[in-house]
Parts: sequence; structure tokens; C-alpha cells
Amino acid sequence: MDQGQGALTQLRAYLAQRDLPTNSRLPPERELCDILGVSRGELRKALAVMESNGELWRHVGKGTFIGARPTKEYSDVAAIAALTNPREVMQARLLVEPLIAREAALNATAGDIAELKQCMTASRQAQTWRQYENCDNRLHRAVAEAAHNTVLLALFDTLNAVRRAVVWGRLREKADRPPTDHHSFVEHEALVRAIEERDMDGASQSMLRHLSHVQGNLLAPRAAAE
Amino acid sequence: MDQGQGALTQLRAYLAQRDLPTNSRLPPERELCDILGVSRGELRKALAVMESNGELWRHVGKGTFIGARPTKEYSDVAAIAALTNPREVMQARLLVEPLIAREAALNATAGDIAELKQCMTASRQAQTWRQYENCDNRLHRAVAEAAHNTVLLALFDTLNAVRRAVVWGRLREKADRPPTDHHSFVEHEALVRAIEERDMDGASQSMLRHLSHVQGNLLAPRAAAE
DNA sequence: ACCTTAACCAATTGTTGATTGGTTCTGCAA
DNA sequence: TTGCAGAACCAATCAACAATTGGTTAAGGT
Repeated sequence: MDQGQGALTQLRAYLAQRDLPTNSRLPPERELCDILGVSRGELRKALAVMESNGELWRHVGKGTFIGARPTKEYSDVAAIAALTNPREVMQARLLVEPLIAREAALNATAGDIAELKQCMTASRQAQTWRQYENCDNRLHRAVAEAAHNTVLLALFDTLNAVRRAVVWGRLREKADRPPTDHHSFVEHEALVRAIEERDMDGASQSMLRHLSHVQGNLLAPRAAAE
Repeated sequence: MDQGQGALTQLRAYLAQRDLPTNSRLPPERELCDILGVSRGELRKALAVMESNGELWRHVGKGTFIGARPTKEYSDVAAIAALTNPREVMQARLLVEPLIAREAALNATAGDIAELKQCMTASRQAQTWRQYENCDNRLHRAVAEAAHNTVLLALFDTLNAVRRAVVWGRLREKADRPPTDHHSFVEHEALVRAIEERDMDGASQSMLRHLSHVQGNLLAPRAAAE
């Protein structure tokens, strides 16, 4: 009687007694054996049952935890970059950044808009490609800051880091070219104007149009960029 | 003569001799003192000049490195969670998840849809709150997987991790309540149906409506959740 | 045939000591 | 007094090793 599913019932009783919160760790198997007075094999059988039910999860070296196994944390930029490609990154930008621009149009302060304008003038005065790229990055991040949502900003930073990691390889070729008569100038201007005028749809569409051009240049062999 | 800016010129000569690539580490200061025959104070002055020029960067415990200081990666979940609040997290979800649902409607495979339906039936059969919550999380992540974009999935995971970290505090109160007659059931059903019918707008709106209800429950004191 | 016990394995964590940039103090010399 | 070299100290980081822990296998007993 007590041997059939005894370990499982004893384990359940133990867990019910102390109502452990999710993600809390329970004692190592060897200790639980002594506590419950069960052999390790039986205990492991009971744990396996509960694990298959999704009630807890285990990992070597870590321990046994209450709740569902956490999803493989994707927050490492290098790990993401290794699994994706420029097409996916560009698609994600096309989806996320217009949304951020929309929020920026709603929430930007006068200071934010001044910063945006300063980025634009700086990008026009850039002499080298490197400098221009820095200005462009600053502008896009300033838009994300203007949305005034810490989480959105963090997501933008993650996306940006992934983008840089994915295209790491070919930064050499376009060494020092002056980016004159660049389509991005007018697109950036339209974007900033829409944000200034609180035109949410306009800001979103401007960003979408801008990134579409960037995508076109990315796919085309000619060396142009955002 | 040799004393005025001698350290800086010697350091420059040393660096010019061996043409170190970017991000390469140069010997610790104490060794460089011996190598160049300069006192540590003078060497540090020279290093400070070059660092302010952006030619190298230093960090305690790591060393001194050639090139520009790497951008501080802002993708640590704990750091984000410490700077934000539930309101911002909820707002970000309201913006991002409908967008992901729209992509899911476009890209979901038959296998994805089967997984979504399985999540729904499992959530209906859940006995405890914790089990239901697991099912709900699985369903939302299945939607993100159905979008078939690694970067979007990574952003979703980041957002989700931040959400869990922010609301970590109050998981106790709603211990084991059976989530019967829950509004989420019908909302989830509408969402999955829209995805199955490739209705992008419908999927987006279903997700938006669902999360709006979640937000309402979050703000209201009554204990209900997604 | 099955279980218990013990030992071993690999992944992970914790700890300790060494390394390194940053700072302060002392002594010496101009 | 001023300035600088030298040493000592500090905090952040890294590297190596020991301890912990779930997973597995083998020996021995009932």
C-alpha cells in the first residue's frame, strides 16, 4: 500500500504543507530522501511524474524548482545574432520602429525634439561615413527615447545590438565616403516634423518609408545605407 | 626634452611598432612602466590623453584596450526591470504583442496552429491557477513562435522576462483558484481563430482587446489575470 | 525481479586568490 | 613649496579550484 505511489503522495504532502511560491527551489534530492524517508530512486520517480505534469522542473547543478521550466532566455545578443539573419532583423525593424515613432509623436517633449533636430543637423555636417553613421544611430535612438517608455527603449537597444552583431562582418568596405545627397536626409526630416506636429500616423509612416528605403539599399548591391 | 611629453611619444611609438588590431588588450600599466622606462604616473597621463581621444579605453580589473569603448549593452533583464514599472510593461505589451499576432496570422504553419489549440484546451482543463498561468504563457509564446521571426521572438522573450521580474512581488495572494468562466477563454479563442483564418487585422485586434482586459484587471483591485 | 545503497559523471555554482585600473600616501629632490 | 617617483591600498574583474546537484550506473541484498 504505502509502497505503490507512496513517494509521490509523501512528496505532494510535503509540498502542500509549505506552500512554496513559483520558482522557489526545494531541497536537493539527497536531503529530501532523508526528510521523507524514501529511497532516492522512488523519490526520483515521483519527481519525474510531477515534472512531466509541468508542476516543477529540474536541472543538473542547479536544483529542482517549482513551476514550469523557464523559456530559454534569449536575452543574450550574441545568441540571437547567431540564430538569425539580416532579413529577419530588417523585418523586425520594419515592424517595431514605426510603432516606436508613433509613441514618440505622442510623448516627445520639447527637449526630445530639440535633440532630434540637433541629430539631423549633425548628420548633415558629417564628413566621414563613420560620423554619419553615428549621427544616424543617435537619431534613431533619440526617437526611441522620445517614446518615454523604458521597456520600449530596452527592446530598441536589443534590436539595435542584434543588428550590429549580425552585420559585423562587412563594415570595412564602405570606409570613408561622404554621404552627400542621401535620401535619408529628407526622410529623417519628415519623421522629425511628424513627431513635432504630434502626427502619430505620419511619424509611423515616415519611419516605415525610411526603413523601406534602407531595406532596398541593403538588398541592392550598391553601397548605400540608412 | 624627453620629460615634457616623453611618455606619450614613447607610448605612441610602442603602439605604432606593433600594429595592434582593434579590441586587443595591451600589457598592464605596471609592465608598460618597465617596458617604456616611465613612471606609472606619467604613463597614466599619456593613457588618459589617448583615452580622451577615443584611441583606447580602460576598465578596472579588465585592462586597457585599443579602439573605442564598446557601447554598454542595455539588454540585461534585471537592469531593465529595476528602471521600469508595471504600467510601462503593460503599455509595451499592448504595442508589441498585437504586432506579433499580426505576423503570426501571416506566417503560422499548421503545426503552429495545432500547438495554439492544444494550449487552449490545456488552459481550459487547468485545475490550479498556476497551471492555468503556465498554459497562458505557453499560448502567448506560441503566438510569438508562429510569427517565425527569431528577432521578434527574442524581443518577446525579453519583454516577458521583464514582465515576470517586475511583478515578482505579488504571486502569493492568488494561490490556487480555479479560473473558471474567465474572459480570457473567449478572447484566446478569437485570437487563435483569427490566426487560423489568416486574418491579420483580426489577430491584432483580438490580442489588443485581450491585453486591454488584462490591463483592466491589473489596475482593478479584484484578483483576476490574463 | 526489484529495490536500496553507494559510487561516479557532468553541469553548475560558490569561493578563494591573483590581476588590473584607479587612488592615496610618503619620501625625496629641485 | 612644488612636483614626481615609488609604494601601498582599493574595488572591480578574472581565473582556477572545490563543492553542490541532478542524472546514471554498478554492486549487493531481499
